[in-house]
Amino acid sequence: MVVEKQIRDPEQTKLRILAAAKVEFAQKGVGGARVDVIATRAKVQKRMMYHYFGNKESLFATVIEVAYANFRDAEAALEIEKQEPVAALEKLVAFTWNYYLENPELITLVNSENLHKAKHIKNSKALQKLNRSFVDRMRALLDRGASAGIFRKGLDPVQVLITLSGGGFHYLTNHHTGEIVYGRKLMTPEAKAARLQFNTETILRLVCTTKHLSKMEGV
Amino acid sequence: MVVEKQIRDPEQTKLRILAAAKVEFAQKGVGGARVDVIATRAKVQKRMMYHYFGNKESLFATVIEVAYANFRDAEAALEIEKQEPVAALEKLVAFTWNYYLENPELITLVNSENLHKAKHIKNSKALQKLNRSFVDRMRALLDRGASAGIFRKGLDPVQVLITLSGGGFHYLTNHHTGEIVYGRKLMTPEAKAARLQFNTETILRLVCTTKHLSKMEGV
DNA sequence: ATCATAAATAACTATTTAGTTATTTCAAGA
DNA sequence: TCTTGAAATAACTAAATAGTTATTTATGAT
Repeated sequence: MVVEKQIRDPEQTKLRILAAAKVEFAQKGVGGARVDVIATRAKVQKRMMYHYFGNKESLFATVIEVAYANFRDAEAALEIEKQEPVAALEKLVAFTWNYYLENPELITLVNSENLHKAKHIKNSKALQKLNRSFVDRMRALLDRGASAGIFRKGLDPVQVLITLSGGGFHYLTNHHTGEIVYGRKLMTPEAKAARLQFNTETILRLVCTTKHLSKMEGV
Repeated sequence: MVVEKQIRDPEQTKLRILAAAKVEFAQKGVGGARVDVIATRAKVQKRMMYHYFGNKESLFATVIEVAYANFRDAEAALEIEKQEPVAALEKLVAFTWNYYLENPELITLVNSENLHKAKHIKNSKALQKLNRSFVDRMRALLDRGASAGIFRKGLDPVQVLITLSGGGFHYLTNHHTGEIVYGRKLMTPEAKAARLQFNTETILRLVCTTKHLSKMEGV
């Protein structure tokens, strides 16, 4: 019998477990996910998962924390503060939408975390810090737009952010039931393009002064 | 040993199973829900669940179908077609929001169903019919508003409905992670009132013509 | 070279869990 | 009153599942 030489690479092993876990948790939820499936997919002994992550719940906690952190990092890299207000807002709406589309696991992971009342990320200082600056960036953008007379004054950045992300998140996370409820395909390229446009329009009409809206014919 | 006299009431038994299942599925998802827990909570022999509903998945299918049907029935009972357009829209936004608040299971059940790619309701003719008229009511409302010169022309009723429901659904379903992300309580009475107002405003600014918006100072 | 430590492998187990088999009991209609 | 089918009870099981125990093996520091 030929015995393969054992190769050791703890970092790679951890990454493979995390990648497999992300997919499994996203597909089945915390309750439905199977530790054995994760190990098999990661091509790793199940024991290694317990070695590096403790247990199934802690593994999930790490998966969701990494997923969130990646998302915020990508958003911060946009540097919307360097663009004029309307362009910055359009860019942020499009980025958020596209990120959800390109990282479909994020949405179902977040849903799972909410089913568990966010207990896995509740004490993460790292995430709290990341998110703080995320809200601050929107506040700064709204202030900048208001000073320029383009945006309405006194808008709550948190409300705007929730509506902005919700326009994409809600559409995507519920697209399976949505297709039945609305009797229409929602994930064709045309449907996706239409949704992005509609959501951009929604946010601009929400944020811009009526005076400025009247000027923008197309919208 | 005292043996209670067996009481038979198939309708009540089914209802008790459904009620317990709704709570358990909503709390834990399909994968996390436990058949034994449902039976215990329903004060019913587990065997009866299999007798009346076949298996765990079919039970979930019945739960989600009933939940959806109740929601649409309540919405249809609003009779928004009897109100003037702006009032009708405001009423619909408020109704949707309050229904989600008062029926918190609905949201998590819908999320679970989407995790399973809507396979449980995919073939339900009853739901398809209910939902058809739901979209038709919004289309009629938008047409009515456009004819009166209050609403913009050519709005897609499906996009409006998704944004309208999403403004509440997204906020509520993700409020646990949201409180961490946005560093703020989201479920206090004040926060809930603020969200309803913001969402109403969002929908009105989206749907009304800029001309009409300029007239409505408060909004 | 060897030693200590962490990485990886292999086999196992105590519970949990969805679903069954077997039996009893009620209640409505003939 | 008797009969019969459905409703309810009780006890069981095979498979699945998270997590463990025990052992071997690679590798970097001395």
